[in-house]
Amino acid sequence: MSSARQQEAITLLKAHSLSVTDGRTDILLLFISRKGALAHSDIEKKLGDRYDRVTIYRTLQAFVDKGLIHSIPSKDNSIRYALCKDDCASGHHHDHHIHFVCKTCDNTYCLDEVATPSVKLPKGYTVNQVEMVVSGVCQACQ
Amino acid sequence: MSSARQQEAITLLKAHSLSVTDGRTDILLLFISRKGALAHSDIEKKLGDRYDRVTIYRTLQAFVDKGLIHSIPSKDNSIRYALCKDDCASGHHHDHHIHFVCKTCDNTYCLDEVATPSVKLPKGYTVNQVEMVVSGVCQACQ
DNA sequence: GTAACTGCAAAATATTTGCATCCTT
DNA sequence: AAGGATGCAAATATTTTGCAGTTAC
Repeated sequence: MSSARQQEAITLLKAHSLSVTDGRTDILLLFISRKGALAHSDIEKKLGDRYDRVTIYRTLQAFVDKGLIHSIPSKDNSIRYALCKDDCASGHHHDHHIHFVCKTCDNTYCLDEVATPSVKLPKGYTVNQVEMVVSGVCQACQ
Repeated sequence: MSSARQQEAITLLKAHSLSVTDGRTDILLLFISRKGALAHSDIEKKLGDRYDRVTIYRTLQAFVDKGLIHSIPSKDNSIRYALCKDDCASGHHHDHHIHFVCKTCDNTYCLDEVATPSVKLPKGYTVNQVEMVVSGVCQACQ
């Protein structure tokens, strides 16, 4: 089971100055294998017997802080997280892609190939970050 | 204190088939007077001595259900709500505007004059709803 | 008068914090 | 060896549910 993915996870952790522990590796593996986004509760469902709920909270927070994953805004108080692309670094995220939430399978995907369109705001606003979440039906569920 | 705004609130409630009670009127007044969006906790801070927390939950839910307010997705597990425009009706919301979160004053505004740009998704996706949240610095905080 | 709204109590759920112990570097 | 990560306990916060009393229509 110490596979290529396992190696990938370890490399990613090191690259983001996170110490390599079983918990972090396992949680990161979830993100690597399953391409969709994960909420805290999803992770708890899958690993809750192996790791404490608190550890999952702290791990996700550490991952966000170090630019390994980013959070996706939601309307239902259950933030989902997804892997960042290479151009995210500690401190500043660059999620210039949109997110898609499928109403049928309830998965959330990063559509890396679709950039967030630029918006023109009224005079006086400074734009810092743009988040776009599209909901509908995904390819698999059509 | 029974002012024009009070009348506006009552009219709005009736127009959305919500019965007119003190609690609903007061909460709606908050949305009318303050143009920014409000989270549950904001409302509780302002009216928590007058109304039960549970009533606030239920009132917000009723407002959303009847198309009086809409929720704005967020990254921090604190959903904010804002008044809907006239073209929102019970059951189906039409928030085709973008939302702006100011990092300085932490207010959230609906920019009704800025429509959400259309996005082109890869083949196979059906788009149902588009949410756009822009963060930065607002006019007042520049 | 009836249906709907409200407050209170309580349950269920989610999140944070402190601390002692263990593990990574 | 030292600093950071983890688990456990517990505190805190958030959201939901049931029910009895009250109010709007």
